[in-house]
Amino acid sequence: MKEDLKLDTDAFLPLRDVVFNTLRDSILKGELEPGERLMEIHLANKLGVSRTPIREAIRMLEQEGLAVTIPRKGAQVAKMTEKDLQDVLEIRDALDELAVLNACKNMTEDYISQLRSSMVAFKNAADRGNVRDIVEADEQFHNVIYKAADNPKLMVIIQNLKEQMYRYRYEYVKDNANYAQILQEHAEIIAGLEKGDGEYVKEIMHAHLENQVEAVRDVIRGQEGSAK
Amino acid sequence: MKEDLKLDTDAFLPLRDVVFNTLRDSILKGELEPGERLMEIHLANKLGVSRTPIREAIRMLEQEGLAVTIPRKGAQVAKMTEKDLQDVLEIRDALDELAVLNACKNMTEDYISQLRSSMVAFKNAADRGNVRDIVEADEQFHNVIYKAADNPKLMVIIQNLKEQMYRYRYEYVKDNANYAQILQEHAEIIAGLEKGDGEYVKEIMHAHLENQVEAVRDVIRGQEGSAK
DNA sequence: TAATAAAGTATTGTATGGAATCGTTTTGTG
DNA sequence: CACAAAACGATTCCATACAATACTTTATTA
Repeated sequence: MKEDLKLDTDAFLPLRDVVFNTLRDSILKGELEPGERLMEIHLANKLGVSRTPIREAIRMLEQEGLAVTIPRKGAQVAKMTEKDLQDVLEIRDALDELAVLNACKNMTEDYISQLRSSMVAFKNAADRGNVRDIVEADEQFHNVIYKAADNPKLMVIIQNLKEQMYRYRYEYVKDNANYAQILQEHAEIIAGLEKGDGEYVKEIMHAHLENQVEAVRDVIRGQEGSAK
Repeated sequence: MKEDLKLDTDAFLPLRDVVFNTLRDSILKGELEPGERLMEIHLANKLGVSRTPIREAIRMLEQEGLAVTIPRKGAQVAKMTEKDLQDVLEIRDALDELAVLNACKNMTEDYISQLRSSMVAFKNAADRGNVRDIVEADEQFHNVIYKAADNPKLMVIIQNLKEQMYRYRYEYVKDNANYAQILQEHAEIIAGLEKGDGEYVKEIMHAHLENQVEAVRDVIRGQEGSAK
């Protein structure tokens, strides 16, 4: 385990939530590695709290799919095979189609301009070559669409699916040295949304995700080949 | 609250899991009503356990979307508006499309025969007019498809979505006095799966769900009209 | 020596007590 | 009487102690 987890004792949130957020972030960042055991006393000491909130946080991680627990043997960070990843991506594809179709129906001037500014942010970040900002801007773009889809449950599910492939979020922009294509696709999506052409926008979205799928797949392949 | 929740202390499962299952079932059956508070000591006494496993079970229900908790004010059974229901159905529609398309790719003789026997069970139940068995058989039919889709994560999500509309599961067969249509659609789905005609089977599936949507919608409308 | 039993340690599971917080009722004051 | 303040009760939240279980190491026996 990568030393010092620290609570960003943000708040007046219940400790369990703070612990939950902390552990989730650690898992997503890879500080807690897949397969690593989540031992209560250990974590409790590291975070300076008792076992109780740790246990509750673990129950939450469990339901989120980020941890797996075997009764009386404890929890560990969930592992993911390539098949798992592919399954997740498949679902995301289906749900992103739904999201963009709904977004298309609900499109407003305001959303369009939000999408445009996300594109600008993307372009700026790409010009500066700042991968972190690029990913951020891309997320923002898609989040506008999710919001426009006006289906909170859908948003939660997609968010959760994204979480499960969070580790690979940089890879697909890293590999796509030319961001031109992504930008192009974003532009096309906006155009489609403006025209209200669901079918068109749906197709673009599929193609758009397909790139990501490819990139992630390559990374995994590499990992599974090298790692034991 | 409808008196005596009882633990079906099935097992050597951790108490939290037994409690979780018990509470979930109670919520799904409507014994714990939407909006009803889930108070720790209260439940602990009723189930004859301490507060600890209750709390952990509540954290799990929370992540499942069956309970909502406000920090320091406790948890309550999640309420659902018509909009929520519609959102859920929309997602199910998208995911059932994915499931049936994948099932189509993976179809085998064995699955086909499982589907056929589910249909027979459905027909028998329908002839006897046993609503409970009808629903059971219908579930079985669709579960075969989910299994054939070979995507465990998809299955979990769909299962969760179904949970959220569990209360209404009887309504749509109750309303559809003529089960002939359902049977007809099931038959068409099987035919499509045998031919491996994804597009066709996809369309049937959408239509098939649409009936359910209508029935559920009617029920909700009635409720929201009457109830406060 | 190999296999098995026994003892000891580490870790999870459950119960319980005390502190903090939220609501409600009661009291006090203009 | 109206309204603020204070006291009380209920409930969540967290910590901790004890019990049960799983794992590891040591000891015992064939």
